[in-house]
Amino acid sequence: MSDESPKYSIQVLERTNLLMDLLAQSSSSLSLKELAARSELNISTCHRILNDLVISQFVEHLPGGRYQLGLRLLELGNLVKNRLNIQELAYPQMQELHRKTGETINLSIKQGNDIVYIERCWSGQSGVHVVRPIGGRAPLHLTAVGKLFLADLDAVELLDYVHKTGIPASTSKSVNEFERLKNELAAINQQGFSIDNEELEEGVRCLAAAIFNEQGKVVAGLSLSAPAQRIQYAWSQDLRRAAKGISRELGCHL
DNA sequence: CACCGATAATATGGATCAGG
DNA sequence: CCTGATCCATATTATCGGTG
Repeated sequence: MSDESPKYSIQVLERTNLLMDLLAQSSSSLSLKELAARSELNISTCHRILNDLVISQFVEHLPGGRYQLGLRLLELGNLVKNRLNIQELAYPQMQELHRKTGETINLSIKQGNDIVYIERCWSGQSGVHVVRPIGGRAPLHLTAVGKLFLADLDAVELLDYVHKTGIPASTSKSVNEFERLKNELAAINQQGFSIDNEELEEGVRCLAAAIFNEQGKVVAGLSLSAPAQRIQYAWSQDLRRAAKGISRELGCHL
C-alpha cells in the first residue's frame, strides 16, 4: 500500500481513517484491544472513535465486542461504482477477449501509486487462472497496467513516483532500476502495449493496453493475466484493438 | 481569498467501574 | 484476572472572525 496522502489537518479523521484501514486489512473482525494495539492509540480513544463509527454504521459492533467494517461503506461504495461507467463500456470487449483467449481479463484504474482492479472477466472452468480480487491493489511499476500509467507521466512526475516509492522489487524479475524502467516505458509508448513478465508474481505474466479519455490521457488499462507459459504475445494486439475501441467510446479521437 | 491566531470546544488518556 | 465501558480534569484542537 503506497498512499502518499497529504497531511491531515484534523487528527481524529486521521485516526478514524487509520482504524478503518486496520479493519480493512484484517481478514477477520478485531477486538478493541487489538485495534488499540495495532493503531497505537489509547484504548479509550479507540473506543470512542469506534463508537461513533458504529453509530454512523461505517463499522459494525458484533456481539462479543468485536469490530468489522459496516454496510454503510457498501452503500457509499456502490454510489461510487455507479459513477464508473467505464466498466459498462469495457465489459463487452472484455468478454470478447476472454472468449478468444480463455484467460482472465482485468480492467484497472490508477489510484495514488497503485492500480486498483475494478472489473474482471473470467470463468472458473478448466485449469489454473490468475485472478486478482476486484478492489485489490498493486504497485504501478510492477504491473502491466501500472506501467501504462507510468508511461503517460512526464519526466518530473515519473521521478517523483520513483523517489516516493523507491520502486521496490517483488520478484527476481521486477524492474527496480530507474534507467531500465525509463527505457521500458519509452518502448511501451512506441508499441502501444505493456508487459509484466513475472515482475509482480513469479509464474504470472500480463499484457495490457491503455484506455484513453477524450483528452488523450490514460484513464484505465485493459489487461490479460495468465500463467507465464500460456501467454501468447499476439494477444497484445487484441488488447490494443479492444482498448482503442473503448477509448473511442469515451470520446478519444487519436 | 488565503492565512493567522485567540478562544471556545473537544478529544485525550489515566483512573475507575462493570462484568464474564 | 482480563477486557471493555465510562468518567473527568486538562491538554490539544477546530473554529471563526479578522487581517494583509
